[in-house]
Amino acid sequence: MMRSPYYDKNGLKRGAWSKEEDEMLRAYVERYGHSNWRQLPKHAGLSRCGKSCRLRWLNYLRPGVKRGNYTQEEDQLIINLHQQLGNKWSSIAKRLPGRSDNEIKNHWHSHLKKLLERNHAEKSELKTKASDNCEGEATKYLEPENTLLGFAAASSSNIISSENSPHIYNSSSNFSFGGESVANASACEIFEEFGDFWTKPFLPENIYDQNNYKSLNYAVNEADVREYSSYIFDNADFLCHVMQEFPEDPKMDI
DNA sequence: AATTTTTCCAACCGCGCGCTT
DNA sequence: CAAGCGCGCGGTTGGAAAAAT
Repeated sequence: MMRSPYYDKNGLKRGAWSKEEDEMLRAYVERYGHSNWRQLPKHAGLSRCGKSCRLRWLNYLRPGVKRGNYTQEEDQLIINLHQQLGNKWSSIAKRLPGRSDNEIKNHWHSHLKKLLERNHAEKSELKTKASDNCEGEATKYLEPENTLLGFAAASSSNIISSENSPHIYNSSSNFSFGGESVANASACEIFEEFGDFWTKPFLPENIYDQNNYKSLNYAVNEADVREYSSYIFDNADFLCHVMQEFPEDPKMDI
């Protein structure tokens, strides 16, 4: 899946790199560094332009460079950072060791963008369904101590506190929803937005298996999750990821 | 099985920034 | 201050491989 090699009018080689070229570039950079990309190909014996050498080194030959096989964690980080930074691929790449800006950009356009578009479509569908029976359903799902969503909403609006409700660890008031704090969103709006995942009963014997339940509670109360506070309401997949991240720490005592 | 279409990644291209002269 | 140069960034393309027809 790459361009066939050819020579341009200046006699410089373009297109796919051969193994021999890779080895020549690698050997040269490892020995002499790359203080001047423009001069480098001449000294390394390569018929390439400096730019091409630089790109090949950064994206392919550089030690520790990762190729493909993105983890769920990496995908999530890219999505979060893209929300914050936009198409600042080099800035995003700095937060993902071993990944180049070019590779992240490709991954975004070929996978993540489509994934997000699908999620949005599904969310709109949920919203439509939920709005049909919102009036009757929303309130009962939002008992603070009974649902994950209720817990989050309560944390945000200080309905409960860790002092008077020690069984619920009130760790954050920073949850957000569509850019606004949950405290400012009506129950009905929240219900429409999140669908039934967030409004399932909070108790383990009802819905979740024991391991997931414990992890879920732990995750909800950790600073790491707060960092993702705006995202946590937008994507249930992310929460599942956090559950996997902290499987050994069932700190909650409900 | 043959052909067409889509996917996706390596590589190219042009622009802008910062440094040097 | 202006011009020249090199580098890095982000958008775009080429084309092989995979999937669909």
